[in-house]
Amino acid sequence: MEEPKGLKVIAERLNLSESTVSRALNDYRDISARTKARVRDVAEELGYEPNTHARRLASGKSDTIGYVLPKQDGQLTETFLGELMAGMAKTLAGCGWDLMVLAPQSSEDELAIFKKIARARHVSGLIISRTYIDDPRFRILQDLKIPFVSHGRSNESANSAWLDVDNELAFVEMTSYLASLGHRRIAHIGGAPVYNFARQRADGWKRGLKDSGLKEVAGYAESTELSFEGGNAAMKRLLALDEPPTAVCCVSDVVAIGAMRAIRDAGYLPGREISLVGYDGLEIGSLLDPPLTTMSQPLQSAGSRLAEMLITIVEGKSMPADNQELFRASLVRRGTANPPFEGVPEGREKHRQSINSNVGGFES
Amino acid sequence: MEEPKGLKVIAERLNLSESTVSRALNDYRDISARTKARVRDVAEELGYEPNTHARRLASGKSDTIGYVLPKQDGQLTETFLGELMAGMAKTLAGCGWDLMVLAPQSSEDELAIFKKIARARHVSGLIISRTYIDDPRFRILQDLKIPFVSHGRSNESANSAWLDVDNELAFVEMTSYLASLGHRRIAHIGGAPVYNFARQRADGWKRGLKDSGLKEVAGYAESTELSFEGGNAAMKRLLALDEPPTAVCCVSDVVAIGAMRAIRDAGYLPGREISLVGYDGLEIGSLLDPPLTTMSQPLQSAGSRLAEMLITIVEGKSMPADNQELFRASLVRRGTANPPFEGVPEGREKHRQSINSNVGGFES
DNA sequence: AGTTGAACCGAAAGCGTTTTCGGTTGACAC
DNA sequence: GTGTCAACCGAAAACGCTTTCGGTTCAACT
Repeated sequence: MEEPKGLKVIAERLNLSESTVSRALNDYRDISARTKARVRDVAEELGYEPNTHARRLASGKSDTIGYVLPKQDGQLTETFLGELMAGMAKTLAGCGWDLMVLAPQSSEDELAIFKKIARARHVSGLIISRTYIDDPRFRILQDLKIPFVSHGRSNESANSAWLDVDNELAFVEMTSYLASLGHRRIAHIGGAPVYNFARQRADGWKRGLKDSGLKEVAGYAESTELSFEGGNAAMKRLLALDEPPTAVCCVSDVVAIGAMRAIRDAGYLPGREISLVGYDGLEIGSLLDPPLTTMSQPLQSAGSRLAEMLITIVEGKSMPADNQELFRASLVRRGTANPPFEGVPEGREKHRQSINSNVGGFES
Repeated sequence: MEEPKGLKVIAERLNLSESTVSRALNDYRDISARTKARVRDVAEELGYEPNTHARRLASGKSDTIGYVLPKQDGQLTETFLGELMAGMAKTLAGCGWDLMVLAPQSSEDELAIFKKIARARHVSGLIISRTYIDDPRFRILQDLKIPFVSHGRSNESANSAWLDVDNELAFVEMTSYLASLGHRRIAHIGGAPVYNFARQRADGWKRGLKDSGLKEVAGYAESTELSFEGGNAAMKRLLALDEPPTAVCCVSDVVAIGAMRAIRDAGYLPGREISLVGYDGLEIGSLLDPPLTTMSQPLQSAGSRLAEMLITIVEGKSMPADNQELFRASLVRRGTANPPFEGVPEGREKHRQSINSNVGGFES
């Protein structure tokens, strides 16, 4: 019962050499079509599956790319991880590649992992995410000659491969949309200025103001951490201004939800006295009352594309710098962005019907 | 400059054979301590990193385990994925193992992946999740002799390895807690009865009732899909009963949030006229008004433990059936579970102060 | 008839480890 | 001085595939 597995059996069975069988299966062109067919049939019949390790050792390729999980500052409860990784794994599997997960615990740990990969080469490329404005990883990976593509740009990403959402454009659109509704006092609650996307979004807001002929009011550029509390606190500061904004562009849905709270606490209704738009397209947003207007970004397709790009780079079919792609976020109109409110503030009183509500309209 | 990397160089440099170097690095005991030290020093100095593929080919081990992503019914927006995988990757990395992600697109696809692994053996064990009451994968993996551990039990998991949360106990506690607050009419909104955890939770609710000397009222056992809309619809049905419950145990936070909406729509305040408890410990729950009382489960540690278990099984150090572990969920008291309301229903009117509120108390 | 050149296939050398199996020492006892 | 037993280490055979380099065959041109 100790059948010797491998190319050998199928070679013996066809009176061919192992090398011929190997080339037949790999579709070399110096093997006749007939032979290829015969080999494939027998391989199929025997349920042959090549030994990954042997193949990789011999070929010198690893057919594996690694995804570097964001370093854990606090809970790693990103909702996008699943979608993104599913997208990657799917297209990688389509090409016979594997997806490996790297979970660095710290920056030093991350560096150690990179160095190890640089030497062992058991992972032929990396996908990194959550990029900083000044992100040392770009330099490091280039120095180590590890092919990579980043999900998000950076100051250092000029000649490296990346896929990003056009955050700036998204916020231009967001701001212009609010302006088109009639708002003239539009503020922004941004994220920590180390993240590149935070800067892009702030820039977009500024450009959007300009495009609409509005000017940035002093105190309207808030910045906070990406949390409910952060959004809440920032909104409170905005409300304390002499002339509070009538609309707010929020760096994320979570921040926007925090801001909604502050708005309510001040006696206003989000989407009436003060409009606001979030970013991320979180499903939960559709369940609030009023449901949160937001910008949603593609994730599955981003993961998929990231994988594709990296493969072509690893295989030397394209240069990193030729793989730079900008996706677009799209506005999801729900209930928190409306024309400026002209009436007497109703304060605390409940405003029942959801304006512009969608399916999940939900009040908690 | 074409230095031949590998064991060879370090062997030559020490006038040793490659085999000795290999055994020295792997801490064989027939190598003198002095030699080991010398080898290690040189290896360190040269920045030697063994070739993974060669090692795996020669040793016949793969040092890799795979995590099977839940099949995508709809959006893969599980918040737990990140934490769970981080937990796995972390402990795996500690042992020098790799974590590979598998993303089956369908059941057939999943089966194909399993079969491939069974033959190629490039992944030596699997972690599966989202188990069904009758889950064919248990049988399949056993037949294919692929070591695995499941995150969640099943009818088929009697002699396989698993790690689960004691869902039943969690719901017993949840129910008893509500009963201890004085509730006597406690309903349950459960999940689709194909999922094992849904059954366990329903069972826990029933047992909790019994333990508290309560009986199950007709119509109090609702079942729905795991979504806001599902919870909303189920709660509406409960409210339409002649004697609606005064408290509800919800299979998940998402469902609970949907139920809260229905409660409000009916003119009541969640946590006052009708108490309810969710499950999952989602952060978002703490931001609602009133903040959602819930049960939270450990995730990082679960991922970590799953990995540990699988490693010992793969290495033959323990039998699958000896690796069955039950984690406990813990009650997170926030604002939606309170003693039964005795006053006149206030209907639509706002009830300002968050009862039993926590930091994140939040009204959206 | 001789030359050329596709078209096919086999032999064999890796790829960089691990691991088995002996072989050589030197110490220690008889 | 012979035998014995540890303690160390080297030779060499895997591991299962890829890939280079020739070699053969046979049709098609000179």
